Amino acid sequence: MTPNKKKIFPSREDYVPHLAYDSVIFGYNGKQLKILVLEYHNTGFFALPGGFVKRNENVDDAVKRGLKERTGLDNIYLEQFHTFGDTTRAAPDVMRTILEANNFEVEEDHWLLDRFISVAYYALINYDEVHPRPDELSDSINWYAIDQLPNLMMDHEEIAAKALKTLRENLDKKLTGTNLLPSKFTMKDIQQLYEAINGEKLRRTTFQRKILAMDILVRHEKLFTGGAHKAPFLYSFKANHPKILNAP
Amino acid sequence: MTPNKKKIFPSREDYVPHLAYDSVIFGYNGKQLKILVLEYHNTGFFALPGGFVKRNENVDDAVKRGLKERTGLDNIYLEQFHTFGDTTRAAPDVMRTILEANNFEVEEDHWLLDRFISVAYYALINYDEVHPRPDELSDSINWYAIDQLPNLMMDHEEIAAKALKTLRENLDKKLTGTNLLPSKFTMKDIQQLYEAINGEKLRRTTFQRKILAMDILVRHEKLFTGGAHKAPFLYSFKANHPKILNAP
DNA sequence: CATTATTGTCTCATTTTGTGACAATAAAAT
DNA sequence: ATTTTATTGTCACAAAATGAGACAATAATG
Repeated sequence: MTPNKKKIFPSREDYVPHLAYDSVIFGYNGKQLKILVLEYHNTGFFALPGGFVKRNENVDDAVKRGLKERTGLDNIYLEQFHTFGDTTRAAPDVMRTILEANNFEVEEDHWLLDRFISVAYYALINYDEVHPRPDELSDSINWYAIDQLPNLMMDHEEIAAKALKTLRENLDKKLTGTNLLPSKFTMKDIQQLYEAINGEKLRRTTFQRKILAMDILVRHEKLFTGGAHKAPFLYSFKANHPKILNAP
Repeated sequence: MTPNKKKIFPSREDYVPHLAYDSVIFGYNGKQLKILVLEYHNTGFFALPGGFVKRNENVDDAVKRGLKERTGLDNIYLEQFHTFGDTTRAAPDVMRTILEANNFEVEEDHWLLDRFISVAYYALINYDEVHPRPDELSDSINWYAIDQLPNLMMDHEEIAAKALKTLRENLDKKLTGTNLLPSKFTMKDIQQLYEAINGEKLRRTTFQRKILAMDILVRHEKLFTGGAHKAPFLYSFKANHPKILNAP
């Protein structure tokens, strides 16, 4: 760290001004639904992973780029759910604090101090495949259970809440959730995932009957765990099932 | 018209650069679901009503402002449904044509020639209460049935299609559609509205049972039309029913 | 070999939805 | 006045979906 030599943040010219994205990245560890939250260096600010859009880049692609940088994953289920455009989103003090804590030069008219409109996406990823990497500005990036989030800066709590609401609404009709499981799983696994997302218990027999009737699962061999009980079948999603979606 | 004296378009400084909105305004005339489409002066370009966001204005408010200018209505059911952010949305030739056809000065770097990210909303309004007014740039603004739209410029057909898709998905769960009817209506009226939106016939008895079970209607006096048959009851939505919504 | 917890499947009750029948009109035709 | 006509509100029953529990099958354990 060289306190006298300040770093220069990427130029205003490189990005679409006033435009940002934020992503709510859902993962599932077999028990709880979690999201990725990062902490900015030396500020105590927790935030959703976000970023900016290059001048000649689709907004969708900017989000994919950010996801790739932070998770290493390429084909991620991604869904845009809302754009947050209130003037109250301008947060020059917060941005100044973050930039200064990271030893960046902050001119009076630095473009990060402007108002930003943020396009928000949620993503579903496999918890186990990912070892998230902090970006340049952040100390850490960690999983937090959906009901145990730290206080998030700006309107990020509202964004996360709306993401969860949308995920729940889409769960049945878009058969999402499918990206949150390993490739083979038991009936109990997928039921617990649905329970974690919806935050309520489901009846075993009804759930099983319903999801089998959907005709989206393939049954495989049995799973022998060493537990003292009947072994469950393993299932996977049918090959033609839209496990990974990037387009609507 | 003074061909030598060119007009000046509002300054780049007044608006958030690269940001626009488009609105899909649904109306219902008792038979068909229609949307408002405008035609730019002397260009043959048909487009959805759109506009720009002032530097110190919420995106939602910009849309409401545009709706008010074009329809005169204040409390409109409005729902944001998607943000279109591909680079392919830049359409300098189209914008230049429109500006020149309207006798505006067009500098090489005029801000309208830039790439725009558009936040799209749909609105539901009462067909009968509205006499749409063309704005400064447009010749006309007219209702078009949803399945008889003219060719729309840029990606506006995609925007309209997605609006309709979202409206259909939201119809049951958000009880929208309610803003498309007069304050009192018969069971047949509301059934026909649902049919127009969904594009499919519904069974009379089932529809009636279902919508009455929702407990959102108040029954009033009968309607005597002069037709040779049993008079139907009139209904209205319950007072506490969210007929007009601006927030989620 | 008995015990134990869990699973797959079946059965029956309950609720919701599909489908048609039918009597009760309001106005026009006779 | 009476009959005719089209439409409406409601009921009745069938079919389908869902809720709720029962039960035998079965991996491991001891």
